Amino acid sequence: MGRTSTAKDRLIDAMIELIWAGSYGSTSVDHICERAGVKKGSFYHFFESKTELALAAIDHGWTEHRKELDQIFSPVVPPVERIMHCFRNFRQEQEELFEKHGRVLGCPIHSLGAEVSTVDERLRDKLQEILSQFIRYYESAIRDAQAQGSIVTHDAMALARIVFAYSEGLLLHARMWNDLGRLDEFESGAKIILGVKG
Amino acid sequence: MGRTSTAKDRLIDAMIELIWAGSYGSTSVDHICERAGVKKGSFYHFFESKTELALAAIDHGWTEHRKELDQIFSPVVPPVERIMHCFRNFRQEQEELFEKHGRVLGCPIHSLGAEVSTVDERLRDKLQEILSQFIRYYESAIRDAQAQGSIVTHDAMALARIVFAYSEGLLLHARMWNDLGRLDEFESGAKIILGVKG
DNA sequence: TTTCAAATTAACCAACTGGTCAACTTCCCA
DNA sequence: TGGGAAGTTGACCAGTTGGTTAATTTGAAA
Repeated sequence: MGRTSTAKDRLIDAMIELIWAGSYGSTSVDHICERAGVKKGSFYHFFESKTELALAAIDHGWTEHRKELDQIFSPVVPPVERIMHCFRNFRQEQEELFEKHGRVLGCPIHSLGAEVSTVDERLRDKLQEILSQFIRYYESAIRDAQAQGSIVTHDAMALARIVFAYSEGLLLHARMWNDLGRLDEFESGAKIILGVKG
Repeated sequence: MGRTSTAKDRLIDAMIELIWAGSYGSTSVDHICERAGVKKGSFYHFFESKTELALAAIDHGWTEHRKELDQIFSPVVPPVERIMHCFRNFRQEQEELFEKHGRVLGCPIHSLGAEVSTVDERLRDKLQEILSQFIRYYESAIRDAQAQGSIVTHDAMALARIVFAYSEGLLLHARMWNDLGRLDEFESGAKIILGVKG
């Protein structure tokens, strides 16, 4: 069976960190290897290319994040509360990243998507897929909220897209201004969009 | 006085096109020079560095765009109509880019900001400044709309930020999905956010 | 204890990166 | 018309890029 190794995981972790903190273009294979404590030969033993590692890293990050989202958007929780909890979670995550990196990093899927979607179609397809899945959390929460009459009755899909675009825009601004405070208006903004009653 | 040249402008135009169509990281000095039909020596005759050209290109692009915005957001036009007109203008601009590049390119300030804001602080500052200026168009239109009672009466600044974040999110999705259709919901989305009456 | 698949390593590669420079050409203006 | 400021050129640089290779070391399992 040969020997075992954690190098693959270390490479994935390093890739996620470096892309998130910087960008895809600013993240070189050498940087990744250095951060992971892995020699370049080993890199190419585990991954065919830089793109391939990025794909694996995105997959891994999303799989982890989905676990949290599945809890936050549990049908047991009141629907509007799900969305608010999600936003509070965003903020908390960004706070942790800020403590670690000294910077607000925003949403990596979004930032990466803006950068590579016209350049690398395999990455673009993967990011598309993740965003499509993400929006479904909002969609079903919104539908549930509408069913119980606690928000406005527009097309649920349309509302979900607005909330989603809004949250991504806000995260980008927080990144650009390196300002956690920008995330404070998350909940009040969502309430305005959704016309939350009471 | 020496001879004159259009090389500087050609470099700026090439930079804007290449960044918009791809990314900052994917745009090399060699590519820019080739596109502009300028030798590298000339490049560094006109600009101290790649960053400096990017700065000049962003400045130039924004100066041009402001001319349009000043017309669209003229106080003569009914305030809600200003915002709708702005969105229709976005869509039309993206259509033209699509015909030229075969791709929806989205907002270059936004895409560039997502990519470089943790990496190049001079670019980040410039992009911040532009976005700050942009949001003021929405803000004053919203205030005017509120004064004439045609939209909901929330804090104008907060509403402007929501509309702004929303529009940027939508433009990014259009870029990622290479789909002009995503921009169709611009106006209806803005009406939902702003609670447009009638 | 042997075996051999799997992991590691360092040296290597060509192409490309942003940037420099000194020589040369152009052509505006006095 | 000629002087000189401004623009052009191509050769050059050291460092970095993503990626390759063959030899070597390791350790899980038979």
